[in-house]
Amino acid sequence: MTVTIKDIAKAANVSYSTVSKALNDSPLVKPETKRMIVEKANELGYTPNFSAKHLVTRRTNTIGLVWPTIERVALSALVTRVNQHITNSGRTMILSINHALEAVELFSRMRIDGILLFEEEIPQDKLPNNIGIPLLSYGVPAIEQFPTVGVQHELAMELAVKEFVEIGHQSIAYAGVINGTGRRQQAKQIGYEEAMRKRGLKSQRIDTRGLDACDADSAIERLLTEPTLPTAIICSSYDIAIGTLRALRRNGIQVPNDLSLISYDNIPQLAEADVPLTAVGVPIDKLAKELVETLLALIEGEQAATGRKLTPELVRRNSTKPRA
Amino acid sequence: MTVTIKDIAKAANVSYSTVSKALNDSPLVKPETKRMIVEKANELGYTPNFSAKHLVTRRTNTIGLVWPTIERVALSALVTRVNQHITNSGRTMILSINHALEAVELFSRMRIDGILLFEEEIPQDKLPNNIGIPLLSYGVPAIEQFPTVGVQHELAMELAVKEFVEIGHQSIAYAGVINGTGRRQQAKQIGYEEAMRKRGLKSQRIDTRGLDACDADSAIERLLTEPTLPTAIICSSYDIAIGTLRALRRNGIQVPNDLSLISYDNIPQLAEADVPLTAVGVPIDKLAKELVETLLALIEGEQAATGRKLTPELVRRNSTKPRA
DNA sequence: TTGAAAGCGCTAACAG
DNA sequence: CTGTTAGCGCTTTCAA
Repeated sequence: MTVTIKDIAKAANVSYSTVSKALNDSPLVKPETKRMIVEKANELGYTPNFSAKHLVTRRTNTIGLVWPTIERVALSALVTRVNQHITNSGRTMILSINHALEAVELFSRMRIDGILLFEEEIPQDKLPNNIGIPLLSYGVPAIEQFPTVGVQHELAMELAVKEFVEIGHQSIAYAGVINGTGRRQQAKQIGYEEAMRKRGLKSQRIDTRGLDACDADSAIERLLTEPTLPTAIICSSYDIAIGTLRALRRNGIQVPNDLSLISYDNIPQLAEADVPLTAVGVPIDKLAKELVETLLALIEGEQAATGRKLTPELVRRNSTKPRA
Repeated sequence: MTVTIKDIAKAANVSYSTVSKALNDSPLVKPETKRMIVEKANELGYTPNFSAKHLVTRRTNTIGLVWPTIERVALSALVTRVNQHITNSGRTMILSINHALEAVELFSRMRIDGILLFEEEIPQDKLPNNIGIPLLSYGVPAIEQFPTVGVQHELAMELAVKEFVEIGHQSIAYAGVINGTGRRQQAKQIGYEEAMRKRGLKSQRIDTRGLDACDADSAIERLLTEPTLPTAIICSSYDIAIGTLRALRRNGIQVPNDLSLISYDNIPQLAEADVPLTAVGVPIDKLAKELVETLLALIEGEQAATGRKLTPELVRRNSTKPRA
């Protein structure tokens, strides 16, 4: 049997409501009594029962993160930051890597304070429409069912294309999942194509068919069988950039001398790639902060701040070079 | 206000205890009534309250995974598998990426059914000794405080050294964290050194000082300033191997022609590296299965099966070559 | 087959 | 300051 406040009450010769107050550091208990009770509690190895407490207070101080795809570097970095921000706010984050539907259902049953949804594949209208607790989605909403913190992906691509054009490139390809179902991916592709179109440039798609570094690697291998190569490539994510870099190097193509690269994402790891990568994206910490703050506001009942789109920034490193 | 079984009871004109039975598909309720109640529940958008249910049944069907370091590929793969096995057993996994102490404390307060601890840095005696729920640790126990599923790391290193020696190598280095605090890392290093010693070979340590691919990358760069190189390297993990491979390639050293590599870990990703990597380790699915099964047994109250150490296997791919 | 009632561990009025 | 008591939402005897 685990020890409850009643056990402590018995051991301390007080009523269990006094124990409750003492353990919650209520000013309604004499410091002396309080000290004595806390001591007894420690002696007995008391651990408060989360469920019982939750049931009566209706507060869990817990936020759930739905994150079905753990094996992606850029998202790992973001999740780590989000966890820090949540911890700093005095709350706790728990995480589910199950399918989004099941994860949301779980958190919803748990009645935790809020849900952060990192998932872009499923249409949001497949989610229960009334989950009872605030849910904030990250990415690109399919429909406006839930509040979303997004990124101006189109602008990110515009920045990348602009940068390349300004240093003389014309033949600029985009490496990523082409015409896929992921909405973040779609937005990037569209942004790229629009940026090219409005400059009268021909878009060139390199379909990686997947989001892992090795998917990009294979895609570049296929590209290299073509007669001509682009002079610049925009990679749709950190992992894609890493795979691209790897394949190019293996084939003796030097970045940035032979070919320039800009990656999407804005995480410190980009600086530590083989060739420090010029990149475009919302700084990860800004993103994490915005996500947490918005969700907390939602939890506090504020309706505001939804549908925001954060502004990406260009960070110049060493993977681009003017076209001679 | 969220809807409770009382609301359903009112809407269905039955007592709320009948609703409870109906929703739990009890045979004590007339099928007709049951159907009617379930229908009302759906109409009202009822979601069972996990805490309330838990409080009375004392079962959560939930297992918590403590996993403070999400940014490591081999562990991600393992976690994904563990989640699958837990799901298959009809339970749910939740995850915390907080510091192990806080995470264990959280899960302990939640009174979930069991804890899986993926953390090797902190001494286990820093953990509360009486957490009230079964905890299974993965790795190398510092002390025998908790049951552990481990790996025969020493044997893994023995296998790797043996393989190299059999194909003619003598100058075999080990790349990993040297004399670090992580117990899994320590065990590998010791295994390597023992395997070398007993063959009268001189051990050569390449200290990566960290566990990321880029740590390995830098370490290899440092190594390359030395006058002579080993002919073979054993890498202590997937990430280390990837970084090693990258640095070698960048410096024009071909694997396996100029230098042979064996990696620790046994995950499918190894086959997809630039050079498919020969590796040694417990197959990840076996590991995941063992972890989940052992924890479930512990939850069922069986004391058995603890302190097990799984046997690693050698998987030959293309990163080794006989020494001429 | 259904309902009434007790109680899981805890907090929060309210009374003393 | 401390104790009494009424629930939080649910399951589970026990009666009807």
